[in-house]
Amino acid sequence: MDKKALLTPRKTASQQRSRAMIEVLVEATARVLIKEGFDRANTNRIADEAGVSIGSLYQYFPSKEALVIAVIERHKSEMVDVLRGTLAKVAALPIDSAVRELVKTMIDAHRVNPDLHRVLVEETPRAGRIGTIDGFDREFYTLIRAYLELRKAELRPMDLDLAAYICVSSTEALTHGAVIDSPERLNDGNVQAFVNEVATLITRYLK
Amino acid sequence: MDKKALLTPRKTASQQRSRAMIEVLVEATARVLIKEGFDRANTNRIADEAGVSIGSLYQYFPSKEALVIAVIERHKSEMVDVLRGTLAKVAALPIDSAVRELVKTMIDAHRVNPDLHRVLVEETPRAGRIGTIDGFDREFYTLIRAYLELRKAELRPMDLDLAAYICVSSTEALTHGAVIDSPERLNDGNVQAFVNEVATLITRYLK
Amino acid sequence: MDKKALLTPRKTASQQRSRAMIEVLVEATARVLIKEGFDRANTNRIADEAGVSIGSLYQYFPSKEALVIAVIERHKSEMVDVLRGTLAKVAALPIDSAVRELVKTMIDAHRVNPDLHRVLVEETPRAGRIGTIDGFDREFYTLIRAYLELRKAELRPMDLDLAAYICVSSTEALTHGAVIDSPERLNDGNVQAFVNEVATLITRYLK
Amino acid sequence: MDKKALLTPRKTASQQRSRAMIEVLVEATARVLIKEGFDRANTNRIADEAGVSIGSLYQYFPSKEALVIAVIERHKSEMVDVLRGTLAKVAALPIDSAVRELVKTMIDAHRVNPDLHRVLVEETPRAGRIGTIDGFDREFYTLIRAYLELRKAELRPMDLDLAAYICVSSTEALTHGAVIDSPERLNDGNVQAFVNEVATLITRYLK
DNA sequence: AATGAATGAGCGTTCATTCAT
DNA sequence: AATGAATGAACGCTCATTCAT
Repeated sequence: MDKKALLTPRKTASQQRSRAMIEVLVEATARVLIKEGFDRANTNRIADEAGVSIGSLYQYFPSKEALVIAVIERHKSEMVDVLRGTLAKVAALPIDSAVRELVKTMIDAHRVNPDLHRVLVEETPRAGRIGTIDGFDREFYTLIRAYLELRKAELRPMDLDLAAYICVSSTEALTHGAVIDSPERLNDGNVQAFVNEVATLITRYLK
Repeated sequence: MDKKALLTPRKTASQQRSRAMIEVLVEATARVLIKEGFDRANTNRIADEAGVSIGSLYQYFPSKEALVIAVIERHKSEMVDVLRGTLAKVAALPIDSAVRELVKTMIDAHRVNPDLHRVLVEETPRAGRIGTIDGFDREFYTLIRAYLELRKAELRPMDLDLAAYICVSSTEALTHGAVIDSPERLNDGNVQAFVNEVATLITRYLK
Repeated sequence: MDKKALLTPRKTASQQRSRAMIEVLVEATARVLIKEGFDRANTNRIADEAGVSIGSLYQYFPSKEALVIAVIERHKSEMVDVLRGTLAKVAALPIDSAVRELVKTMIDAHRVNPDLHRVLVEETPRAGRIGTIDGFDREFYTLIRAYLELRKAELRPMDLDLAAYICVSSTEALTHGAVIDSPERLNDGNVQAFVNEVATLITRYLK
Repeated sequence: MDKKALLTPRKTASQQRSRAMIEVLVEATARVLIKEGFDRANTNRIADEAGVSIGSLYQYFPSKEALVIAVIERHKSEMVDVLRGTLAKVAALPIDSAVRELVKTMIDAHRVNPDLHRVLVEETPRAGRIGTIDGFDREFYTLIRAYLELRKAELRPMDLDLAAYICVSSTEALTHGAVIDSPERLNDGNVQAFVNEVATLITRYLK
């Protein structure tokens, strides 16, 4: 049997009903992951939480892993949505202000669902990849790469691919760490100092 | 019963024999993690790999989790050892060269056992913390914080705590990503370019 | 988690299927207890004997203990049923004949399933309580207490609670001992002598 | 291998040392049984409690069962000792007072070590037999049988074997129940009432 | 399509017992 | 004789998955 077949939803969400069911199941999985943690999240528990029979669950998702992957994907795209929104607004700004806005947005992205984010990154095997160039950073990277191209004139001469990688990876690491591991860094007055430093890091590097 | 009791080796490694057994078990656990992945690594398999009875395993480690934690600790301290070695040599250097050396060393640290590192970070619940200010970065952070204090005169005025955090987090994210996720970035000629960029990022930020 | 949850059947026997399954499992547990003894009776063996998967067993009973308790309860109620039947008939009789009938019935009650009774009393931890005022005697006690009240006029003046306790405890001990430990006392002609003596013991005490 | 060999102490207690060791182990087993219950009492725990290595334990007792049997035997003989003491004193008394004394003594016997007695009877497989004609009652029975013979003249004509059985079984059941299961029956003023009733039961039966 | 009862491989762990030292 | 490290059979139990209804 095809390994990939075990990791993707079984039906094209062509029908209204299917889509709703998938949504319900992914949502339930996320809730169970948050409430119980990865170890205690089992498919029967998830079917219960979704108010759906275990049989139906397996009609839409071929394995537990597929369910978790769907949660990861959904969470990633929610985070990316936040970023995309800002990038549209920011494209016209000069680097200094653009970077500041993007750093703030990265924080917001991690705040979309920090409880879920923590469970995924800390407890979920293979979902650690979330904050990785293979993970949601891939899309962020593409967006930033395009922005740098656009603003090339303001930058020192550099390998834009590498530069984008460095900006994305370090910003994601720093904002992730602040939101998830050291929330005290983002208390009230601290936010600005933190954002300043990260923005300084990136801006000085680029110019 | 003490929860912590389930996470630490059962016997003090006071005797020659005990220490050897612990070493054998931790080593076997690491090998199984690499060969089989976290999900397929179970205590019976580990005991087999160690050439030891399952009963002996439980005489030294009170749970599977304790075994994995021991592997994590050992791996972390091997990485920290690499860093510490370099830092001693580098303390006397000016920032530019010091940073370059440290970036190179961070790469080396991730190359100590990259297969194990990948399993621990990607598959092992709660070990995601490994590349985190709570994980092995803690020690790296302390070392760097001290270095910055030492070289304060060469730096722009800044909050050294925050600066150390930013240097450590971003350097670890970038070198980790390069070694584990994008090894092509470190092929032959690429290494220097990569090191240059990361060193530039950090150096410009500090000065 | 509720400790009690581990000792009671998991599903209400509301459905036909469930009730059948529970019956099959309790029956199998009793058979295994008799054939193998308590120590060798384990859940996998019981599931085998029941012709049911171990998973199904745990769908209906949350633990081995719960299974054994169910056997005990069923056995107790079978014994009590025997007693209750006789008591209804005997209520109208004067003490002498009533006591004789009850002693005979107590013997019958112990003969309902003496092999199981022996295992439960001799080998099963905490089931020793079976022949105890806390165990099935409780119901017998209630029945007898009511009978004594009814027949108060024929008795010497006495504390009926205490008297009922003494009648029940001693009759149960004597009939249990005879059936389970000294069956030769109940061979053919011996039965009558034995019943006579026990009836004499109780009757003289009461009048 | 001889099954019986697994149930008796390995060495004739010919040497001072051996006897002391056996004593220490039996004592430790009793303490562990009381403190932890039968299920949680394991041989390593017992060796610990005895301050002796597990190897030494197995030098003196061939199995866990042997250890528990030794505890049972010791406990039984302590209870019998109490009875024997009284019987000597009571042999000369007329039935009424003798029975009263013996009932009181039976209570005392159950109070020798009620915690241990409870664990043995309620939790220990096969030790439930303690309060049985095969258990410590056997010796009590012999003593009483002899007493009845001695006092035959005062009794109604009866089968002394059967009578002794009935006296012993019912007295043991009643006193056991009172001490172990319903201690409130023996609170202060209640003791006398209880003793009176049991003595009445037996005396009326015999005369 | 939907249900949920049933399955059973497989896991973590315990503990009576052995045996090299 | 004494030690205690080592053994491994065996057990209770979970949970992803299937399939008859």
